Amino acid sequence: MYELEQLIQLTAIAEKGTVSSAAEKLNISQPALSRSLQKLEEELGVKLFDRSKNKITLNETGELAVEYARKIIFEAENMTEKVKLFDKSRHTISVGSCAPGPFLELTPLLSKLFDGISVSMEINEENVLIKGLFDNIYNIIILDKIIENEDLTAFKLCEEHLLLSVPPAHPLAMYKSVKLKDIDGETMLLYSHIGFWKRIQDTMTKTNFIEQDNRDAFMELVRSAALPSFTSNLQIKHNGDVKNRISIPIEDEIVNPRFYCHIHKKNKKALSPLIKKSVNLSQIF
Amino acid sequence: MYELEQLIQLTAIAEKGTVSSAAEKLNISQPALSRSLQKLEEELGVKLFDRSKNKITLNETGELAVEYARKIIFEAENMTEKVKLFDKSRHTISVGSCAPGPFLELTPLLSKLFDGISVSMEINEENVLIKGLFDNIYNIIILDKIIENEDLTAFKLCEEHLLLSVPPAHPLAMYKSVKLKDIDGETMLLYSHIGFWKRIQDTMTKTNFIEQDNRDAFMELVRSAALPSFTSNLQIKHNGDVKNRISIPIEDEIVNPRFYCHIHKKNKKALSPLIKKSVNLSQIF
DNA sequence: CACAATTACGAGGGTCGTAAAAATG
DNA sequence: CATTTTTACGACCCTCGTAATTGTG
Repeated sequence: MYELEQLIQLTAIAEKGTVSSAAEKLNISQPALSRSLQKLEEELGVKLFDRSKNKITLNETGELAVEYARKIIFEAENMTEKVKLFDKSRHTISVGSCAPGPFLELTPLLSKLFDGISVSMEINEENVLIKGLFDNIYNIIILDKIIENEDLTAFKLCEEHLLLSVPPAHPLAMYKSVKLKDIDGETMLLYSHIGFWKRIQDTMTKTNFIEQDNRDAFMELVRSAALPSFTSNLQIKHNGDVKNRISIPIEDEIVNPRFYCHIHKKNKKALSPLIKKSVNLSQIF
Repeated sequence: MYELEQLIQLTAIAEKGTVSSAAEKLNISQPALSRSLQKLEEELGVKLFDRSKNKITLNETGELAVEYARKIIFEAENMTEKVKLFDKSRHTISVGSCAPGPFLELTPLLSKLFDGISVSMEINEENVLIKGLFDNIYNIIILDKIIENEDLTAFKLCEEHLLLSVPPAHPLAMYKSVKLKDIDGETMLLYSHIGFWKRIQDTMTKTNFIEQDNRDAFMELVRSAALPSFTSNLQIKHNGDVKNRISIPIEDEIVNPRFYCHIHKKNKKALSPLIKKSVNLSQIF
């Protein structure tokens, strides 16, 4: 049987027209290519070229062979691509969430529980997440509620408590807790990629939010500006306190959500270590 | 890029289940196959097998790769087949005729005029021949008439004259010529594969034909039996006289046909040597 | 202990590149 | 005379098979 490399050489000749230029393109010597093509003809038992002493051109049979060769090479490249893609999907857990906070909990958990697995994360809207879960685009989705569905399994991952973050000199700094309506009307710093937390802007209509979509830039602003901002128990747990900022609980139920993982029942077995661990953690909290 | 041989090895593993048995099937050693598969994995950058110390089994990615590999191997085999077939068709002239006689004229002519070309011959009915010519199943068809069609070119190939062949002792042996009706009522030897000559049986309804479909057996019968049979000028010209048989012309126009080659106009150029030669021959005859 | 897979290693074949030859416009 | 293809030839790489190793049922 001839080999793929020979088919590639054949198509190179078809493209370049001469053995020499094709050889150059293929980074081999002219004689090497000449011989290789002769061998292909020999293996097929068919003449593919019209040969005069210092010129070769594809004959009709050669033209046909080139067509087939292109197809086969395409199929081979397609195989490589699809196999790699499939392999990657086998080694990554794709997580979708309605908010960034739960990622802080889940990512280290997954890395610890599933060795050699990489995690891909995405924030999206609830309906997109649910559809993505059924379409196998996500292996896990995280919502602030439980979706009842016979094909799904849900379990509690964590709670997040939004905190008001202010400099010590700020008038609100001495409060033990606040309500959203108490702080509405301020000028606040707000990080953009916060998923469903965005709806807080609908509640705090009088507040002037200064948005920043770069995380590092946002943190820099928080450190240097005297303006209030939001943080949460999860942020502090995983990224630590910010110096010279005081965090004050916010009482409203809407900013103290519980997050639930949802998975397909068919993935229950594969993800069982996660479920077990999460249930344990929920009991501790 | 991996090579086709490696894909064949992969499918062999999928079929046989173990490296050893697959290696045996492929007529290579176990270590050679083992290494070759490792190399395939390396080139794909993907694990295809679950390996325990003395066992390897295809994993899901491997299963997928096998699917693709089978497809690619099939495509490659298909390419070989189709290219060979096409090449063969490029080097054979396919001739259809309503009778066998003209082949005796045409075959040596084609062999002489077209170097390296082989000739395939087939006897068939007129309407099948005409359809076959338009469908490119035949490059040349031979009929006992001229078909007028703007896409076709016709030229005379030869004439055939049916002769009565009898032993010298036969009552008809002294005749200079005969008519079909004079000889109707005899018992005659008849070779089966004679194309349109078969219609002679409709004219000679009183004759008892002893048919023989093996050419050698028929000739043996002619030599050894005292029964009359048919021959023709073309038979005698190319195969020589049969000893101890006398050939007598038959006057009826129906058994002295002229044969005309018909070709597609698009093939006129390629077949021009034949046309030229035939026209010359016609003038001689 | 038979059987399976992998590793080690030396031999051999095949393919490569350089050089040379032959031909063409 | 530059360009192109093919042949000749020696070097080297790569793959093969044998043998040894490790592990399993």
